Amino acid sequence: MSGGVDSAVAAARAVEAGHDVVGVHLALSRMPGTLRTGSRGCCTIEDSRDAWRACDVLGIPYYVWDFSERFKEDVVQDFIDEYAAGRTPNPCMRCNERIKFAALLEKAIALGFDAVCTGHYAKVINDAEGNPELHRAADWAKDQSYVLGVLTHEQLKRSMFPLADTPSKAEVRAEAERRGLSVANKPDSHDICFIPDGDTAGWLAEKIEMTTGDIVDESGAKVGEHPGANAFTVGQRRGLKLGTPAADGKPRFVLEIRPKENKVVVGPEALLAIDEIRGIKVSWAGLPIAEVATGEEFDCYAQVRAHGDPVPATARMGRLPADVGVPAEGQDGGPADAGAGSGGHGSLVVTLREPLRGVAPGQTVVLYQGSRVLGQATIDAARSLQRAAL
RNA sequence: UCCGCCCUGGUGUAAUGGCAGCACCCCGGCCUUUGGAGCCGUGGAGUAUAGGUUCGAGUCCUAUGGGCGGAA
Repeated sequence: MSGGVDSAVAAARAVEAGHDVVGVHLALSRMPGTLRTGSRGCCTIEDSRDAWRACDVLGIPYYVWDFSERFKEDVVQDFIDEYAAGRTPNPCMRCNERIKFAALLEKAIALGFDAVCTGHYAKVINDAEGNPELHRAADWAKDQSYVLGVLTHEQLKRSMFPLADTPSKAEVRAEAERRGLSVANKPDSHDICFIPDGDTAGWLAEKIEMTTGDIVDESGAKVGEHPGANAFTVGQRRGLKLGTPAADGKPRFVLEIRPKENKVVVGPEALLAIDEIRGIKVSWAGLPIAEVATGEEFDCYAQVRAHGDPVPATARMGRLPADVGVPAEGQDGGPADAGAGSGGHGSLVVTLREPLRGVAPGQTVVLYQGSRVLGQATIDAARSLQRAAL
């Protein structure tokens, strides 16, 4: 229990459904002062107290489990390493993958519990054979299935999301109020929990050695300087501090980070449009659909950020690591062709029927069919036909 | 060292002698369990310098400084 409304109501519903429920709060830092405080945090002392109070109201035991070491290694350090490599990680997904539905779940199972129940807005549906499928929550506006896309079949079998069918967050707050939970009106948490003031670039600057370098345009001409390429991300507009406007007077966006050259490439919005994504570290949320094993292409929707814009796409598994990317068409030499190697878990090629923007390596592409989450992959490369045509 | 053109926020540009506007940029807010994006703002910042004409000067005049262009 994070100390927020959602997990408190989820716990309440689990209790009401007749389950034997124990409230667990995760301690993710040994130094709570380094985490966010007040309304912005999700794992502060106050949050811990709020969770405790909720358990008290519900009449269930309350524990604090300390996963600060694993969190530090598996989430925080990974976050730093990814940025250091010029990619843009998604720490919330790493946390779900390695802490909430891994470390926490393992310990729970070892202690004799059957499942982890959270306040995520997502839904598990069991098919005829009892195999779990992950789906979007009823309220698509609050849906969090994206950040749960990393969950595997085994993890989903032991996951419960009681908020699945709730029509809105307002409903959850009202229910919390009715149940006498003091967190009913607590603000939503957001931003990265382990960066106290929300200044990601500033935080990174203390962990990664930053070297000033050039900001160049799509033709390679220098248009500015940056204090360290690692703090930027693809699709970013603000903070470039380019004194001179582009010839067309329109804003410029980060197109690409080149960590080896310590360069940040910027260009007009149009060049941000991505038509093909290559993913690595693929996983399936439940049993994979048939086309995965056969390597056939399948229709789906692709989503590359927690909220908004799933776009129609086709995807297929790369049969061999060498075989991915580079579909037969003429245009070559785009950014997608740089750096070949893929991880050990297969690779995925997603061809977008509508372009997506702000697609950064290190982020996650989640595939859907209707409301169902098929699976996900870490974005290794993104290809823009417009850029390739230059 | 004669003549002509030019100089407006950090940047690029508007303004019949009449409230210095727009865009980029920066800042703040909203949104959001990642990075970003987007939206909102009565937010920030400007007439190269010194004089003059005029009720009133970015605009006209003079000088100075700076930048271009004219095979002495």
